Formats: sequence, C-alpha cells, structure tokens
Amino acid sequence: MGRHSCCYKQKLRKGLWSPEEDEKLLRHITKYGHGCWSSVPKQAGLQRCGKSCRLRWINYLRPDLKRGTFSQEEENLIIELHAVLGNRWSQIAAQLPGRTDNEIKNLWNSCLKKKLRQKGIDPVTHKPLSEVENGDDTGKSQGKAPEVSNELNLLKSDSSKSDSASYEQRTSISPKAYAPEMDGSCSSKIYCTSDSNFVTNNCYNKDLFLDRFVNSSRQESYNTSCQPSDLMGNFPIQMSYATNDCLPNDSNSAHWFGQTGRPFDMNSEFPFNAATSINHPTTPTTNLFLPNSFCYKPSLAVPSDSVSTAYGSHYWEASASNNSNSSIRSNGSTELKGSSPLNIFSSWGMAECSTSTTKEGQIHMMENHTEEAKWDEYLHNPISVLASVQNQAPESLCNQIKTSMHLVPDTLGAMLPHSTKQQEPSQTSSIFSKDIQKLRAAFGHM
DNA sequence: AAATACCCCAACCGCAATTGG
DNA sequence: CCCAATTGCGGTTGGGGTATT
Repeated sequence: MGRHSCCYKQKLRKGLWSPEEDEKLLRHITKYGHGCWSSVPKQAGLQRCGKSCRLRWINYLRPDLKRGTFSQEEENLIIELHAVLGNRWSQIAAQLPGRTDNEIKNLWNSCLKKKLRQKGIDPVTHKPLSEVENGDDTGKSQGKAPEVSNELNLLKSDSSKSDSASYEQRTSISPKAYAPEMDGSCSSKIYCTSDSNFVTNNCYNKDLFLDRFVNSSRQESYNTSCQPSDLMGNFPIQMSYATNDCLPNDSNSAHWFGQTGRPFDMNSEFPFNAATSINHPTTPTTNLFLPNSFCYKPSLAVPSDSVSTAYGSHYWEASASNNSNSSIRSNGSTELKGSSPLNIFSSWGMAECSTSTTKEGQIHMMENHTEEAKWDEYLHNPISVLASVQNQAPESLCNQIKTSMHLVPDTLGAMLPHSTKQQEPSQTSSIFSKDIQKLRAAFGHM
C-alpha cells in the first residue's frame, strides 16, 4: 500500500523530464507496451520510478493528447461537468478528448475558478457568490439548475465576444440540458447533446444520471456500464449499432457519447482514436474519427481530423455514405477500398456501441470483445501478436492496423513534444504510406 | 536593469482502490 | 481472508516564465 516501492530506491531522478528520457520512455512503450509500470524504467533504461513513468506517459507522451489552449467549448464543458461532478478530474477529463485530468485540474485552479469568481459565481458550489455569502444553502437540496443556468448565462455573455455562434450551438451540453433533471421539478430527463440539439428521455432520475455519468467515464466502463442504449433509450436518433450502419444521422457531433462509447477512453494508456471515434454514433461523415470541435495538439502538426496512433498522428479521411461504397484513405492518397472500413472498424471498436438487443447485436458484442481481447494482448505482448499476424492470413484489418502501428520507430523523435520542428503532414503521410503498403501487402486485394 | 510578485503547469506526494499470489 | 504490489486519483508543491514595480 501507499508509496510505490521503487520510490524508496536511491539514485532515482526526479523533476522535469529531459527529451532523452522522453524518447526512451516513448520508444519503450511504443515497442513493448507498458506492461507493469514498475518494470518500465528498468527496461527502458530510465532512472525513474514506474509511477513517474506512468504519469509522464499519461500526461505528456500519450499520442492522443491535445495540447494548446482550451477552447471556449471545452472551458464551458469543464464548468458544466464540475457543477455535476465536483473535483472528479479524471471523470471530467474522460468527457474531454485529448485532455488529461491534471491539465483540467490545473486549468480549473489557475483560470476557471478565477473566471467564475469574477462573474460572481462560487466555484465550489456553482452558486452566486451573494447567495453563498448569505449562507443560503437551499440550492443544495433543490438541485443545481438555477446556479448552473446563471453561470452559463454569464458565460454566454462573456464568450459572445469572440464567437458569433449561439451558446447552445457552441457548447457541447446545452445549459437547458441540466436544468430539468437537476431541479427535480419534473420527470427526470437526460439529454443527448449535439452542437445544436438535445433530445430527452424521460427515464432517469438525477442519481441514476449521475451514476451513469460517473460510470461512463470509468475506464473499465466500456465492458459493463453506460451502454449507449442505457442512456439513449428512446432517443430519436437512429443508430444501428449492431450493423455497419454506425453512421451519423446528421452532421452534428455529440460529444457526450463520444467518450462513453469508446473502447479506449482518453485516460487509457493506449487510446487509438481510429477505433473510438468510429463508435461515435453521431460523428459527422466529414470527420469520422473525431468530434468536429476538437483538434490535435499542434506540436505534432496534425490536421484536426487526424488519427493519433502510437507512432504519431496520421491523417485519415473517411467517406462512408453507405457500407458498400465506404472508403478510407490516408492523407498520402493511399486509399483502402473493397473492404468496408466500417466493417473493419466496427469489428473491433464497437463493443460498447453494440447495444442492439437483437441476436445480431449480441453476436457483434461477443465478436468485439474477442477483438478487444486481441487488442489487449497486442498491447501487452505486441511481439507475439505481431509474429502471429505476420505468419497468417489476416483475419481483420484491425489486426493489421494495430500491427502497422509498430512499424515506424524512426518517427519517434518527431512525435516527441520536445521536438521543436513540427512534422509536416506530408511527412506524416509518407511515414504511414509505408504502413499502408504493408497493409496492402498483407491483404493483397487492397 | 534588477528585484519582486505573480502565474502556470509539470511533477510529486500520499491515500484509496484494485489485483493477484 | 490476508497482505504486498500495483494502479489510479486528487491535492499540493516548486520551478520557470512573465509581468510589474
């Protein structure tokens, strides 16, 4: 219990990480996965404790991290989530793709708290400061809707300076989304959020909502909790999870379920968004892999709708108007045809998405769990998986893509955040075109 | 220009929960 | 069930950069 044993050992480095250390860690994890963190520093040749390595990976080296300033949408979302979740940073972070709990915590402590106070809102209770100072705690028992509404109204006026779009259009969770289910004054409603719309489902009370909300952000939740069907029930959004039709019904993105429906959430240590965003039931067709208001950290010089992999970020564009005509291509103009990418990805990224009650859906779920198991195996024993893949006919592109993520070790330097020279998309393209070539070779028909 | 104050954020610390022998 | 190892989380710290005096 308590402090990690390795922390007691002498001669362990502390403090800021050097670029060399970063590269060592990144190379090691990319090549072998992290496995047991306590053994990572030794294997990677680092004078650090495993805990420090883990933290460095999660907060800094993970390839899916966004960097740069938080957008107004993100700030609003954090405030909204904090009103619901309090200081549960990891759960808040789970709703913000590419952001870490540490990052959000820092933002909150250094910036958002201040902003709220300036707006006359108590950052702890999310109530008007005047109300808090007067010792009026009636809001506690009556839900948070009023103060949240105040808060958001104030923020609306603030953010309107820089953005002409309406608040409801910009924010992921409409302020209206909170009020009814929080104040307990009406039948509980829960809202699927999209950029411009929200829909209701009269089946959840606040506690269940919170429970689901909290569970949804837990890393293990994709196996057991917060299935989209749990939350969405009668939502008037068409979704056919059990089939390949996991396509958006409209062009708006819904961030809410983007996290809950992902096989690797942002706190996982190997989050590959190629899989996760496919799960996103309302991800726009023009940006299949990421919610359209998020972009990747500029240090990697990746287009906003790119896929981040263990070897860096790669720009994928998917067009998928229907299953048979689906195509997926890299920014290197490498196009994979003939095998529907939705078929491909749904086979390993749909575990949580596959919520259909039909037999077909159940079958898919089983298949998906199998794929997850393979993926898990890959992460923890990549060499054996790689060997097995190379020695047999590929069963799914999933495996090939996963394998391909191991093929470009020389790009590591370019992905390191320390790297001052940004990698041009064309370079990224050429890097991945090699992968695509290997995929093609593996499949023959591609 | 130097000193000081302030701010941001990466990293550390310690506790709780989980896992596995 | 126990216990040690490990992981995850949230609070806190401290170094470095920037702004102010």
